[in-house]
Amino acid sequence: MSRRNYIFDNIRSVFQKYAFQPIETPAMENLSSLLGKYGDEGDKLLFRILNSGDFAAKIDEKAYSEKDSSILSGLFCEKGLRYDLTVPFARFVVQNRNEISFPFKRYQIQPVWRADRPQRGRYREFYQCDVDVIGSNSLFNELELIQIIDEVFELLNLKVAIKLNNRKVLAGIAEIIGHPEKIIDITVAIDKLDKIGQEKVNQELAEKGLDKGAIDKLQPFLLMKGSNEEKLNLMRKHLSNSEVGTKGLDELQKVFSYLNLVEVNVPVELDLTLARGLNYYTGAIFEVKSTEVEIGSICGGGRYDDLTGIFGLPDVSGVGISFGADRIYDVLLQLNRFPESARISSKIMFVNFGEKEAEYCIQQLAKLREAGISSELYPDSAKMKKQMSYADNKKIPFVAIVGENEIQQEKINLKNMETGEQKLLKIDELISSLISS
RNA sequence: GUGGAUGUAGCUCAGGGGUUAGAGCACUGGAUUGUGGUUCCAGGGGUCGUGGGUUCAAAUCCCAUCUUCCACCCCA
Repeated sequence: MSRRNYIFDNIRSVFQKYAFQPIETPAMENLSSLLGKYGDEGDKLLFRILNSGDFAAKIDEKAYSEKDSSILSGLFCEKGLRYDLTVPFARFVVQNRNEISFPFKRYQIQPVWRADRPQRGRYREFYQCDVDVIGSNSLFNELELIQIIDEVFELLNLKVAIKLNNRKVLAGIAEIIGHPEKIIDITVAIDKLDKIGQEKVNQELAEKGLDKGAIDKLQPFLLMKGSNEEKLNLMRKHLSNSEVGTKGLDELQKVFSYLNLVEVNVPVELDLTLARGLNYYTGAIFEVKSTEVEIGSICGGGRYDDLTGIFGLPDVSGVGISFGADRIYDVLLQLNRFPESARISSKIMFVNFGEKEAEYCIQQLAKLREAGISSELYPDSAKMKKQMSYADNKKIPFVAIVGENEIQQEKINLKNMETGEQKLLKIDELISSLISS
């Protein structure tokens, strides 16, 4: 838990530095708010909550006899657990539109749930740390998100790479090859390029009903190599007949030109095969991967032009990213990058010799805590050996041994657990020595 | 949703129809009545995931069920 807080604290500190406001929303949402936002797969992965009361009585025999799960679950369940933080946030924004002044910058650190089969790097419940700006079209927001990613992973001491793409460019590609309606199938397939290879991607596209001509036209996009600038220039030519594609390229170019104004250490790569599964993205899309551990993406996001529209507030554009705290945890653990300080432990422990001695220690303890020193008294008068082992296991660097003799002299026997060295000190000497050590 | 594993001591795992189920680590006590990490000695702890079946006999074989894990799909 203290390790998880280490992640949250670092992320939160960056969010606050960039002036985002914290909010929280309930774990439950109406299913109608959730369904259809995450694609067909996403709908299947929603946890549904059984209605209270005698829900079965209201179902007619016909619905039962047809045994259609999707219809029945709609009758049994009206609520579900949130699948991400972005959609509930959009709902929140619409409901509180009168209290919010736009553009609204918020962050949110809460768990989300997916009814998936858990496996490595994939959990049924996991924490997301979202930052979003809603009510602003400026690509300056995209830049800030990249800066946030850069700072967070620098604080966490992790090497990552940011991949950037734009849904409009993908739409442009779909348009140019003559299948704008197949954009989702196309993006899902090409997203797998570096995983399954060119051939299998083409095979999958053919299965989705793309003709050979269209697949051939797609190949130059899949194979495109070079620097970000080279790719952009090449794309300009390929997409010159697509209005939306050209718009996407303009946006990408703008973000890259903003990036030149500031110092960002994380590499930002234009990746035309980056698609991301969520349906609601319309502009920039981001994905962050660890370059040290193979675990899928540890942060991702993008721009959504009309997420609030479905809740009754049209024409409000937002952009945001989400850090996957649990995957970041796995990466830190695997690389052994959690600092010692992420384990909260006291600096000094008082040995408990019995009621009388403990009473004296309680008073000294109060003085240490007053001075801001994290300290504790072993609560029971257990055997010395047990108390020392406890301090040792918890890696407490100092132990105070205060028995009858010490109390008489009004001193404290301070033992350095690393060197084994002991010295008798007065309480203020003890405090100053602990502060300076 | 599809396919494959797994479940034995607090933890990591061995065993594989036949007396009393094992190891390492952890824990407790002692060598050391106020001194941890190393060492040595001793000890406690298990309805062998749950329910059923086969058998003279089941932790072991069979069936079902649940858990956890892995791959696919998809994703943070």
